[in-house]
Amino acid sequence: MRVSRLMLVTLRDDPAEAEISSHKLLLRAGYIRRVASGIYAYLPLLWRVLQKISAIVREEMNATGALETLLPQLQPADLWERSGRWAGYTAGEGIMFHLDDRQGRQLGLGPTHEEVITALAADLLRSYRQLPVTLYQIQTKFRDEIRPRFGLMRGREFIMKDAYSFHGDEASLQETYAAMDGAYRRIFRRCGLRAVAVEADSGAIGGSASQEFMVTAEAGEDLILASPDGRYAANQERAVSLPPDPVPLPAGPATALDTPAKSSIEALATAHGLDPSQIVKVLLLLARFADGSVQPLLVSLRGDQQLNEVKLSNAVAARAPQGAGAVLEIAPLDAERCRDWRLDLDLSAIPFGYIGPDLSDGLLTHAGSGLRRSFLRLADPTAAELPRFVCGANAPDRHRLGVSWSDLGETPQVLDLRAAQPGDRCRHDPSQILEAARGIEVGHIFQLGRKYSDALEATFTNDAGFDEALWMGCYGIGVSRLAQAAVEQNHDGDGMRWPVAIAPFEVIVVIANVQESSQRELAEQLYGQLLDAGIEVLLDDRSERAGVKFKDADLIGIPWRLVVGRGAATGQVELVRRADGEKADRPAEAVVAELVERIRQERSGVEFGV
RNA sequence: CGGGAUGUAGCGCAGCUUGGUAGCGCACUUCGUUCGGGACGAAGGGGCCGCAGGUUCGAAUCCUGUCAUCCCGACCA
Repeated sequence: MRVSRLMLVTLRDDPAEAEISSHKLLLRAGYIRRVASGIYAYLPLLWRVLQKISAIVREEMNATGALETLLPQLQPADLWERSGRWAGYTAGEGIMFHLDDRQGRQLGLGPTHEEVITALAADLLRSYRQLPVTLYQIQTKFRDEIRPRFGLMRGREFIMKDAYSFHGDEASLQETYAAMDGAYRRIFRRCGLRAVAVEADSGAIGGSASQEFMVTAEAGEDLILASPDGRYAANQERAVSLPPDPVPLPAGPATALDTPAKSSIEALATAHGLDPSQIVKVLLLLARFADGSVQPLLVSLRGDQQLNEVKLSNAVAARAPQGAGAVLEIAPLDAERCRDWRLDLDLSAIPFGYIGPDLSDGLLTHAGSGLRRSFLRLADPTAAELPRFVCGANAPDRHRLGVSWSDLGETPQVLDLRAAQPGDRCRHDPSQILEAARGIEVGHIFQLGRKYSDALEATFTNDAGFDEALWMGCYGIGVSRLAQAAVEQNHDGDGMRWPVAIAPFEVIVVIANVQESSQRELAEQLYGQLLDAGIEVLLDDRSERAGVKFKDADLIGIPWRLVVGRGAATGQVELVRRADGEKADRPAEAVVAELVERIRQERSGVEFGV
């Protein structure tokens, strides 16, 4: 391809709308243009990248025996009503674009395809003899994100590879899940990306085991906690660790403590010579469900620990009354919340800053309609395992010293609710200390179990002749996000540095001065030879000055640059590697063979441990 | 949705406080010189100043409304 025919439009200044490097570079280098918030045109250079990524994904999926398919993007509402997700995905903060057709039927624009694929499976999969089977597609997804940002990182329209597997039993599901894990590691390695697999929360999709694949980059939206030995890595939402040992409280009888104006853990600890690990802090929160009801929560944590809201939300969801629906929001109880959620609560009766785990349900008796009349009482083990501790006395300016859980009556339900922190000891090996890194989630694999097959009555006949629900897995890769993550992980002050495996072109031949016929002729000759050798090559034949072409070549990030310039007359050319700027003069007659050999090796991707 | 900011030429910005009919750099067109790291000179084209009302003799500038975009939180590939 000749650069003069490439419709290459590069920008010298960073566009004001972009914040992170990869987004700025995609715009500046002419890879994308914004059409609306979170909606982008993929220009020819990016489209080549996306096709290369897709080809790698396709090869690895096919290698696992998965079948490529293409499912509709317009999906009928009734399918989603059967899985129980229509309301949640369309009302309020729902992310599904939806519309009515001319007959007044409701349709949604697919944010994901569990419903469609499960309905198909119910239709097509009848016998255990057909199982297991995995279907996948590479297609545009639509999500009306609450806040689109960072270009392709969080778009409202994006390209995703999604795969769904169907099994007769859980062991088969686990086998395919492991095969997908392997395929994903190969995909990211072949794309030349440094990626890590981390344990993950399964979120709104549901299911049991789930693992995310993160491209490590400073601009990543997720926090990863990992052990240096490589044996443990998890999203912070899900991470577990050993908390520091608490400082024991000196023996003695339980006593009351006057603590005026000491409503924070820090103030209380400082004023009374306590360590935060000797205190139980109690958080008073409200959880709002899809049906509008509100559950008050009383969460006990050791004073030096932080709450993990994802763990809490999962715990609340698991304990939700029948029919309450999904947990929409968890927030501290305050005046603003009471007003917004129209709760008639007497806040002045609540001793904020002095709450103990045994705060009476009586405070809720006059509460408004949607509010449940008793607290859901939960405690993290760090708090529950303290034999004696300090806690609020449920009266202003009063705490209790040296109390135990038996003094407080009923013990709350105990489960892991604390946020693991960098610096914590690992559970698998206490000598390992968790380290933090940021990552961009580019893949996520789930063992869904039977959630969707139960809802959509997708059953098969087992070898004993009885019907049972299919076991399912689902597996996603953000293809367009992956392209941007590659830029985020591979760039410098001059521009992008594409790994050869996914670069839009592998080589750019730059004619330093197109006025010089010797340069033009040699460049054309090399260009032809590279094309013949099956190399994806650009020829910069524009009548620009050399400096402009070098800047553009660096910006668009082509891995190899072949400069035909002053040395052309004597048959010398310059070979430059974009990744590290290494330059070397080469005789023109030898350089094609050398490039072909190096590129052939690099096409398979970089060897990184995943 | 809550909090913050910004809309002026394709891109980056000034002008707005103190109203007088729009400017700079890059990009684009033509000519000349230059030619290995975003050249120089000359000449040119391109703007319902986001949109709609209002105030005024007169609005990019003041007022009201509205729309859009970006940033911080909840969502996710």
